[in-house]
Amino acid sequence: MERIELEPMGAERSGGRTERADAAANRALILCTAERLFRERGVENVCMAEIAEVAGVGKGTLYRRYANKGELCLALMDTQMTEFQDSSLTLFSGLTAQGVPYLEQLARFLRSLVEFTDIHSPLLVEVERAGMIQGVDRLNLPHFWQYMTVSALLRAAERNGELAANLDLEYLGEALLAPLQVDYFRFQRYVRGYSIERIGEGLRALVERLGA
Amino acid sequence: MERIELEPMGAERSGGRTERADAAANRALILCTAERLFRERGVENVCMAEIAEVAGVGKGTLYRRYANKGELCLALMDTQMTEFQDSSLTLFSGLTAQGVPYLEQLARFLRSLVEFTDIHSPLLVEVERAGMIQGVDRLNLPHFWQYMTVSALLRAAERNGELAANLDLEYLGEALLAPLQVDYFRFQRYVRGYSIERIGEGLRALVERLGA
DNA sequence: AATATTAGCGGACTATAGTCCACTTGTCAA
DNA sequence: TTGACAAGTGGACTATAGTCCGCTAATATT
Repeated sequence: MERIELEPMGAERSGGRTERADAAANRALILCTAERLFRERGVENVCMAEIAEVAGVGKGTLYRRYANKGELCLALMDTQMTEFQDSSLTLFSGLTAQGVPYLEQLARFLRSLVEFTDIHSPLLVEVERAGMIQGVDRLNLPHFWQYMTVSALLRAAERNGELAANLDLEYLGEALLAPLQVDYFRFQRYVRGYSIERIGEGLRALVERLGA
Repeated sequence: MERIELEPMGAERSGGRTERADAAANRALILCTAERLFRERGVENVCMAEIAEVAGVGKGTLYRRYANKGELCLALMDTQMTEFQDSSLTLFSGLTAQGVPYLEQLARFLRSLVEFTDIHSPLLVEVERAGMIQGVDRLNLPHFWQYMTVSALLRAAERNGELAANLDLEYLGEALLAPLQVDYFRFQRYVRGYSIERIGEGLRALVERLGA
């Protein structure tokens, strides 16, 4: 498994020249302002216009950098997502070396994903909403790498003879991640009242049933 | 299993007296107008203001009947949802009488739910979106009865000794329905390009793995 | 250093959901 | 029949996301 590039709008542009100095300063200012406002008053209670105003830039400037609130939120999570990804990969290497089955690794990955989703759900809500709004064709970055990880583990488990026969692994990866869609996840947490542990255990049970 | 009341804002009010005649006429007019506009131009391209305007009523009137676009869409699906529910229940009685295992019934139910979701996804998108917007506390009617059905079948399967031990049935019901959340479902259909058959089979495989 | 190129900027503008409230009218009870 | 009042109505208003486009100025080229 390989690290997935998580910085679609990072400072080093794919296109060509480096970011202009004033633009870089504004980017930092915007991120910093957004982070503060979100922390003080909650993500859902802060609108884009306000972020621009408090940061002292025009709305056009804000939207040039971040095409919507979701992208901005994604940028704020960037570091933590990368760290989560890296630490997961490191962990897996270790577990594989110890001979821990891939299905077990999958169960643990899902469990830590439950925690990640819980912690970042306010930002993730915006990311998903934006992904939806831009039409179904735009993919959602967090989901993308989560899917890559899950499906890689499923394939490894199959190669390793841990899985029951005739499973549609490609679809299965999606089905296992479906309960982690943020809106649904929040419903389970705050309406159903399920704890993180219960959700993690439920997913573990499902994963275990896939065994031969 | 019992039929679930699907008409939260039907003509016969739970509270008391009958709907005023002029209001009833407007309700019909609104539904009829919305149905036509949605059919002609697509649900997502028709806004509430336009429906009110074309129907010749004020926005206030429209919103008094349907607190948001989701409720309006739900009202438009009302008949079909009821029919789907009734025919599912009838079908189950027959299958149970024939001795078809409950897990098999569950797999078939999910399969028909996949079709239902696919057909009504444009309206369901609005229903779910509205459910989300009104805060996590408002429950989503279609999901509610779907969950009732799934969890009843799971419990029946358990009583009947069809299930593996120590499963968290309550959670499992949610997990099985998660891939049918409309936004996620559309992602699978139109981005991943999965067919209805493939999704149905995927869910069937998952259900079958729950067996003892 | 002068100039051209083009990224960057800002804020007015549109679109849409949904709220509010003063006004109107149907319904029921006397 | 009539009057009270709850139900119903309409449209102005707010809030917010996101677009557009003419102006400005940083950077590259000469």
